[in-house]
Amino acid sequence: MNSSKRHEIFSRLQAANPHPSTELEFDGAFQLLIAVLLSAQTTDVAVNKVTKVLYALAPTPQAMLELGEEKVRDTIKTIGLYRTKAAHVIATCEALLNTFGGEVPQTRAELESLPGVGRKTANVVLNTAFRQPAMAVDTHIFRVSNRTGIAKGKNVREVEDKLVKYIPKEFLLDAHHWLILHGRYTCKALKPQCSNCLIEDLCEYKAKAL
DNA sequence: AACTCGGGGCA
DNA sequence: TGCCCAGAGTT
Repeated sequence: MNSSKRHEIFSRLQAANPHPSTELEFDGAFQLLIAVLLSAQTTDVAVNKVTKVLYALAPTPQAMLELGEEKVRDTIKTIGLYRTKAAHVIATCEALLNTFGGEVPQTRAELESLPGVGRKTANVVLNTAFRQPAMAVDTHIFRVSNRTGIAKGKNVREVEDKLVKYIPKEFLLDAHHWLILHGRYTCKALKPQCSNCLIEDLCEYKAKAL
């Protein structure tokens, strides 16, 4: 995969979806942080159901602590891993207040210091809330990157580094959303929709599969 | 590197 | 019924 091919791929994805965004529902960096924290191994539809209620009950870190872990747990109990996530939400809000003045920090190291926030979550917040050039590689992006040849790697870290390095700068901020949506709806794990794919002719997977 | 958390959605 | 889902922390 050469650079002109990558440019063409992202040009097409951009033309089809000029203003991509996460499917998680949020308003502001704090809500996004909570939403992504809750989304581990859980579909965004399920997350949106509980965050809608949770944000109304607790729109700020202070309000979240006043609400308390029991109520948070009860509010999010319809999603997976809810006990761990409720504890992480409370612990993260405590850290936001005690260490970061109630604001969501804007560096990866600081974000990763928050309980329940790993590299992937930190990168999503950096990219989506703060528009910094970070790539958060999940299973969708890992699969799409390797199949198409946009960035091949044995682990997510390797793919992440190559994506940041190889994706043309003008596309990098939105590339996260294009790739993840492409992986979910077209380049699916089990039944890839190659016949409906915008970049079929540029993809190494298609070339190899047929 | 393997293990655990975990209810909902879908085949 | 079985398998997967926008992962992270612990051992």
